[in-house]
Amino acid sequence: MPELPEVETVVRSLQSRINGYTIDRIKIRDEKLLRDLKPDHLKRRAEGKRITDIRRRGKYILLEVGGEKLVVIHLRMTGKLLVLPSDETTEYQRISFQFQEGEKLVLDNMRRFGTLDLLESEAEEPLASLGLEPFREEYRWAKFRELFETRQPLKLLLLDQKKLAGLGNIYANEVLFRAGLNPLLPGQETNTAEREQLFELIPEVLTEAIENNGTTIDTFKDSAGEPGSFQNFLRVYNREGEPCEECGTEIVKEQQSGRSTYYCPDCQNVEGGTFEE
DNA sequence: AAGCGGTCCTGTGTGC
DNA sequence: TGCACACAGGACCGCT
Repeated sequence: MPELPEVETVVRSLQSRINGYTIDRIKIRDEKLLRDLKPDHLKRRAEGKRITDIRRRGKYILLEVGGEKLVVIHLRMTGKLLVLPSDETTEYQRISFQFQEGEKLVLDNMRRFGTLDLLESEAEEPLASLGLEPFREEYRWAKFRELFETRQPLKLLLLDQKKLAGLGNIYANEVLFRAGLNPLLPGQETNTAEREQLFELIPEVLTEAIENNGTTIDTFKDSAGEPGSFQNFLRVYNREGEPCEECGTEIVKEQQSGRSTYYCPDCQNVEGGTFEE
């Protein structure tokens, strides 16, 4: 479910709703999401503390607690963070934070892939090894162009969080369509112009998606339970067999490393870097 | 050493 | 209708 735009949407909705709230009690229904973290440890370090900031790094949500500790949440495929009245709950509530102010934050996750960690800083794993962050100062052409020095196919390269933080399957497909590049093309076979195209397009597509509050294919909701609308602007993802909006050719779906890749065989040919009329 | 495939979960949609 | 199987926004782990 959530890629950078969806996570950003959740973070923004949390900022306006729970920033400054004080955590009264943490309830853990499913310890699996905590992995090695002991429930008591989490409670001891976070209960009674204020949420002093809410940020995003890649697809991770960072709750700053008491001005220092970070509760780091990853939603994986089906996770949601919902702000609900204290007396409400959801079918897949795994962990909840009850606030003194009278609402609660629910980590809801149907498939139990999500995670919650407690860190001292962003310098710790798993945040430490994340790659370039598209809207940060560090996102520079000099670094970006180097990411392509690999035999990895373009789409897998874009999905690699150690290279670039935030893209998932939907946006990797969409960015490659807009760039007119074949998802199967090895990174090292792209030229400078093509890399430049991607450098520009990635923040552009992500910005559009954020402006639309993300993409809701099935389950994605922000913290108020509102879906996004960028699914209405997808050009290839989830559109197998439909005509390409540029040329009318049927969109193709193909497995790449076990994940679905969608592309227009005509607009995204191996040599082609740009659309032709 | 990079890069691929399997695995973790649970629900939904499809085809027989 | 019922059952089996494929597939789903992600990322870690282990093998080659």
